[in-house]
Amino acid sequence: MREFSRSLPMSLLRTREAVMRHFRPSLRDHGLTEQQWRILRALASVETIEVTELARVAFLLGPSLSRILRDLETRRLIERRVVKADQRRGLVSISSKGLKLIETVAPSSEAIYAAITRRYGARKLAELQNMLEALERSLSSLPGAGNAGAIDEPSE
Amino acid sequence: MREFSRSLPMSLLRTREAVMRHFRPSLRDHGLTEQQWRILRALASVETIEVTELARVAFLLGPSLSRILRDLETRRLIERRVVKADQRRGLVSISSKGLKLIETVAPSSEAIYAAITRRYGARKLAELQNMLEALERSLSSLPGAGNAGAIDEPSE
DNA sequence: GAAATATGATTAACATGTTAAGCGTATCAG
DNA sequence: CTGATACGCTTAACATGTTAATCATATTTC
Repeated sequence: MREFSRSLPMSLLRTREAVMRHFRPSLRDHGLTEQQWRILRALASVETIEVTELARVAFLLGPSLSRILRDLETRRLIERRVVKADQRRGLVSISSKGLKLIETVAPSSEAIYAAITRRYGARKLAELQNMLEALERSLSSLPGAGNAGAIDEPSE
Repeated sequence: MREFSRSLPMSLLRTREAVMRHFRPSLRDHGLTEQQWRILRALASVETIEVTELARVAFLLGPSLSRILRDLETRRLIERRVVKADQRRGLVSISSKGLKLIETVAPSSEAIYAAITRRYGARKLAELQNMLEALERSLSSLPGAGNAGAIDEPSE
């Protein structure tokens, strides 16, 4: 079998971890996890956004997002209301306190990103991202969710 | 600030998830999580291995590994003993039951990997992995965080 | 060789990932 | 209008990620 340390999932995991290792300390100093930061950044780029759409943009599953929004709301970093026309839907927006936090964290975050880009090369970085995007697209058109050999799902 | 859905960490996360989406169902059918599978595969390639080294190879943090080993041992998929010369160290090895499980899962896993490779292109996939590895190396020499062991950390 | 320190592994505590179930609201069928 | 169904979000339950603390064993220092 394939030398597993060279498998694609492991390569992607290790590389992502190598990148995040540089960002986490700064976020941590400001009391934010990686996911909380993703949410705040996503919110900063829109007026308001529905919960489901936010989950898609910040690439979080519903349950994780629910928990994190609860926490961010408690900390007054975000604000929520329901859609009047459809009471099931929730609208989320960033608070001014949240915006201030972003402005505080952004400089060091940008500096880290710039350092990484310089070190690896802007050209190569762009090329790498293109290849990642292409791979993502390739996979989205693969059948099933990996049920190789499976014919039909036994009811459970 | 950077359109955050195009940030490098997000790209790596999305791509990895796109890949894993295809593997998880098959693993799940065999009662394994992704991390448990990583451990079993790592164990299958050696006679025995120390816990710390296993953590490095399977790319898991100590606490996660401890919990998973406890579970895998309960399920008789692995075996453990301590190093006589240094009672602090633990040695882990895969059991025959664990080997059988691997042989059961491997075919569908290999099939999925082959499908991904065909779809994206073997050449491009190798190139992508080279670029990921290069990025990883670039980052390991960046100051600030991550080069644990490079210099030495002031005592805290 | 006893006290201090370091090391390997586990446990603790909290946040997130993951799947399933639950709850309220909306829509649809009759 | 009402029962059935679908939808949006949350909660539940369990596994893992992450950092700090703990425990036992080794090593060092005096």
